[in-house]
Amino acid sequence: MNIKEQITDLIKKAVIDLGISEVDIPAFTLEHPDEMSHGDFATNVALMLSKPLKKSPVQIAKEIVEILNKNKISEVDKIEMAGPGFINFYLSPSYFMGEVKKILNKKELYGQNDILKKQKTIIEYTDPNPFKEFHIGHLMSNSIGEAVSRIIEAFGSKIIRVSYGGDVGLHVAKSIYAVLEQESRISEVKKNSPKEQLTFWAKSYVEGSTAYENNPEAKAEIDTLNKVIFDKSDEHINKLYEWGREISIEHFQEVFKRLGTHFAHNFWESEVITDALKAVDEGLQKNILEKSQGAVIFKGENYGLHTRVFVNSKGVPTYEAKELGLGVKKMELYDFDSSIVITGNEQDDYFKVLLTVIGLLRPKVKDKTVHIGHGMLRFATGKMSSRKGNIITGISLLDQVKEIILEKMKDRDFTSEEKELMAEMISVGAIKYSVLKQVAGSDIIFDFDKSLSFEGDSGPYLQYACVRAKSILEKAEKEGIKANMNSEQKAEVGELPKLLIRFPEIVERAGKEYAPHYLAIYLTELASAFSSFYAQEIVVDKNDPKSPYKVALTQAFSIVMKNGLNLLGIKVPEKM
RNA sequence: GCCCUCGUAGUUCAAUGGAUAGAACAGAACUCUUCUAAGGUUUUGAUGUAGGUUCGAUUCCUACCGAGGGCACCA
Repeated sequence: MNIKEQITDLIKKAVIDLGISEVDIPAFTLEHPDEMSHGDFATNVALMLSKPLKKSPVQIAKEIVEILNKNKISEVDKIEMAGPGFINFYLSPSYFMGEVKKILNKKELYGQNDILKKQKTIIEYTDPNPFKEFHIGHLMSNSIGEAVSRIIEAFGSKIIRVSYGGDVGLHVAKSIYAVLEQESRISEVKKNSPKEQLTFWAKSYVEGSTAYENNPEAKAEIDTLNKVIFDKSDEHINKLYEWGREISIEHFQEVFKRLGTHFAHNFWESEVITDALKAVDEGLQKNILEKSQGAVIFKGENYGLHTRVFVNSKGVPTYEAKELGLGVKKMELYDFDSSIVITGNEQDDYFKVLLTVIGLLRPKVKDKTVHIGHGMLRFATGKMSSRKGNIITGISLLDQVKEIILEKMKDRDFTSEEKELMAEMISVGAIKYSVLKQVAGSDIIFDFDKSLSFEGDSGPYLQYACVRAKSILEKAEKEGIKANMNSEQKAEVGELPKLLIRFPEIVERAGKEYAPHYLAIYLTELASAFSSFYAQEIVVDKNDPKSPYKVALTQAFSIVMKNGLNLLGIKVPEKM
C-alpha cells in the first residue's frame, strides 16, 4: 500500500468515526495541492460532508483532523485544517529521503510499473504515404506515437510498433499521371540522387492533384489509371509504380532512424485489400453494409454518424474498407490485448464510423481498439496541404533546426564530430518537445521562429539541466564525494525531492490517458526546480557536510530526468 | 444545414469540480572570480458573451458569438 492509499484509508476511518456509514462516504479527493505550502496531500472530504452532516466544513475539518491526529502514521508529520475546509497533510523528511533512495536504487527502472504486465499492445503511428512527402504532420504523429509507445512499455506491456502506408489509391494515380506526362525526362531523373528523385515524385503528386481538380479530362484519366494500378494490368505502369514506391520508402527509413523509431512491421494498403474485400463481403451478408448507387456504403445515420463509402462504384475499396481490413489483419497477425491507432484529428469522425462497423463485425476487436486524434500543424496563414505543395517536409525542418543549433555552437570548444552529434540530438529533442508539451489533440500553430525555442520551456532546456547534473556528478566523483541520503534527514525538504518522487505517478497518468504532455510539463517543472537548486547551492564541496546529500539529490535528478526524456523519445547529449 | 473539437496574459501553451488560474516567449530591472548564463532572481499582464447546476465552475449543462475539422465514391 502506498502512502496515498494509506492516508485515504485513515480518512475513511475518521469519517466513519464521525458517524457516517461506510456506503455513505462521499467520493472525496486526495491530491497534491498546487501550492507546496498547502502540504503534500490535501483532501476535500470535509467540504463534501458539509451538506449531509448539516455542519460547516471548517467545523467538520477540525473534528476530522483531531481524529486523524490520534491515528497518525510515522510518514505524516503534520495534519491541519486550512482555507474553506481543506485538510492538508505534511509528510516527514524521512519519508522523502526514503523515496529518493528508491530512485538511486532503481536507476533506469525508476518510474516503471507493472499495470500492463504480460500484455501485448500494437500501436500504429506516423503513417506516411509513399508518393507523397513526409511532412511535419508526420513528425507530429511520430513524436506522439513514439512517446505513447515508450510510456506503455514502461507499464510492462510488450509493444509492437507499426506504420501503415497508402501505397495504392487515388494519390498514387495522380502522381503516376503526372510522371507519365513527362515521360521523356524519366531516364534523366533516374540518374539523380534518391533525394532528387523523391522531389520529382513529390512535385508530380502536386501536379497530378492540380490536374485532377482543374481538368475534367485529366480527372477521368486519373480515375481510370487508378483502376489500372489497382489491377496491376499494365507492365509499364507497374514499373513506374515500383520505382516511386521504393524511393519513398527508402526516404522514410532514413527519417525514422533520425527520429529514433523502429517499426516492427510496416503495413501497406496493397496488402490489406484482400482482407478489406473479405470484411466488406461479410458486412454485406450481415446487412451491416449495403449497396447504393453501385457502391458499398455504411449508413452511419442509424448510429448518429454519417454515411461512408467502403467500396466505390468502380469496385475499388476506399480508405474505410482498407482500414477495416487492417483492423482484422492486425488481430490475426498479433492477437493483441489492445490496439492504439494515432492519426490526425481530422479523422476523428471517420474513426467513429469505422469503429462502429468493426464493433458490429468483430466486437472484441473494437473493445480493444482506441483511436487517438492528434492536432494539426497549421501555419498562421492556413492549413498545410501536400496536395497543394505548401508544406514543410520533415527532413527540411530537422535540417534547418540543426543548422541553427550548429550556428549557436560555432564558438564552443567541441570537435566537429561532437558538435554534429549534439546538434542532431538537440534538434530532434527541440522538435519533439514542442509537439509533446501540449495536449495531443490540439493544433499547433506553426511558426518557425516561435514554435521552436531553445530557451525556457523547451527540449534543450531539459537536456541542458541534465547535462549540468551529469557534469556535477563527474566532479563529485573526481573529488571522491559519494552520494549519501542519510547525512541530512533533519533539514527542511525543498521542492526538488518532492517533485522527484512524483515521477512514477506522472508516468502512470500519462499512460492511462495517452497524454505524454503531463510528463513533458512535469519534466519542465522538475528541471526548473533543479536549475534553481543549482544556482543556489554549491553541490560539490569537501568542506560542506551537506555535500553528499546534495550529490545524492543531483544524482536522483539526473536519473529521473533521463528516464523521463527517454520516455518522450528524447536523447540526452554528453555535453552541450 | 447537421455533427465533432476548441475559445485562458500582447504571443504560444498548462490547470484529475477546489484554496491566491500556472509556465514560457516578448516587455522592465538585476545576475558569470563559484560544479556549463541554452541558466538564475524580481516584475507588468488573462478565463469570448449571457444564463444555469454546485458549498465551490477555466472545467459540467443551455443559448449566443468566433475559430478549426468532418458530412458518398480522397487518405
